[in-house]
Amino acid sequence: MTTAYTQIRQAIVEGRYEPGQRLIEQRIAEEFALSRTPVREALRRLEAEGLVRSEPNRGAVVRDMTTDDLADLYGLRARLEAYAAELAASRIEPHQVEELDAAIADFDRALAEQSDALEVTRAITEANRRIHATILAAARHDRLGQLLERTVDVPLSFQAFRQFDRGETERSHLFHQLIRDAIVAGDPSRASALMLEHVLQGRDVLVAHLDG
Amino acid sequence: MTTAYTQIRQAIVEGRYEPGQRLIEQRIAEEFALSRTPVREALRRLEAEGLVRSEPNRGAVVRDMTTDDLADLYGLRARLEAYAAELAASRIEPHQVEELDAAIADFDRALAEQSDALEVTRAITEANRRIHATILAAARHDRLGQLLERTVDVPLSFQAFRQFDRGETERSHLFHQLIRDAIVAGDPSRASALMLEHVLQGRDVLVAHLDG
DNA sequence: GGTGCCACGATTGTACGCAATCTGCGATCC
DNA sequence: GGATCGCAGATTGCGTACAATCGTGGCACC
Repeated sequence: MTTAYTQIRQAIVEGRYEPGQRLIEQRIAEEFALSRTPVREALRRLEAEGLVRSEPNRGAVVRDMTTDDLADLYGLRARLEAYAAELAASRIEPHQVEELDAAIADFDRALAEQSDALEVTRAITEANRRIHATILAAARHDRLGQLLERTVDVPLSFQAFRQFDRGETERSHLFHQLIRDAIVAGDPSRASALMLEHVLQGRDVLVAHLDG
Repeated sequence: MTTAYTQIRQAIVEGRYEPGQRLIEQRIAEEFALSRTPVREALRRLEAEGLVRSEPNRGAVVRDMTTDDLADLYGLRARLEAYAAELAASRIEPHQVEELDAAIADFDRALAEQSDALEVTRAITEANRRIHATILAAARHDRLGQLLERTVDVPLSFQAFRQFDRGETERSHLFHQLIRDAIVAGDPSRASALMLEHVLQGRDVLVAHLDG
């Protein structure tokens, strides 16, 4: 099942299955050389995650999203990450502070590269992921982690084209540092507010790209 | 599938399946006179919702929760509902205001009954549900609605014993009115803050009950 | 020419069987 | 006596067959 789930999910996120497209169990099963059973389970799981919409006796289709939906989704993510930062401020442990600092340092190093080679972009993306993941881990809230994991990369298919703008990346770096300081200082409300703003800025940039 | 899902879920929420208990597909299938297939799908769905935890080749068990987990879950719910109230403040439509007022009036009527008969308690619970559901609908955010639906009644099995305390119920009524006013006045930040406080008070009451 | 109905194809829903995997217990060896 | 290996039972993972359901197209009738 896990293989069917992974592959279907990837196909949706990467845009190989287009929004609105019907996902017929038999066809997908043949495509991945599996039987319908694991495909069905994968589709159910994807439905629960919101990547797919399905009606009884009518099957599943790739859920499509308007720009507004996407903005709302980012709003949701912003609240969830803000809550994570809030919790982290009172729960983070020393080794997680170290990990957070290391990830922020990586981000800084990549930013200093003064190049927009694919490799640099990937390094920035990876450092960014580590920063957010560390804060999430420090929040020590399983269900929140689960929800965020599923919410964060839903808009990935729309982000694929997104270019990293230098000013925007520098601003992100600043916010990461401010959030880190608030968390380490044990100030939940500032950590929360800063994280909210940080994610909402990401939303605005994405929306501007899509509209423009 | 939908029948298996509903029945298993109910059994867990009502506490008939105890936390930590293994959910063996074959046994459940026999219990509900179904085959394993729909049971499997239901278990996967429940896993996605967080009611059940399952490991590869080892099957599913009813997820157990400590008081701390429960408190965290309520914290999460509080943030989600606060976000819903925030959105509702700028999106609510006239007929939804009417519905909200009607639900609040029902709550008031039930509260005035000066009795703690089961019927009254049920009326209060139902009015409360309608109030929150209306605000959620007014937020017009599908995914948020989906998440909340799944988050709200997870602690139900722990709430089963909970008695409605009069002072606490009156306080809830007051908050409902304040939240309603903030939403109708189009003030998102107050609506959000009030809802957050409202749900967190519910959490504190529940936690006090469980610890005491 | 339009509208309603029926039958057929396509697809999902469910059942069941077999293979793969894990768990616990007992026998064997050191 | 304790530890380890192996086997048997239990359980999950997956494949396949059949039943139920839905949408569509054609045909008859108005």
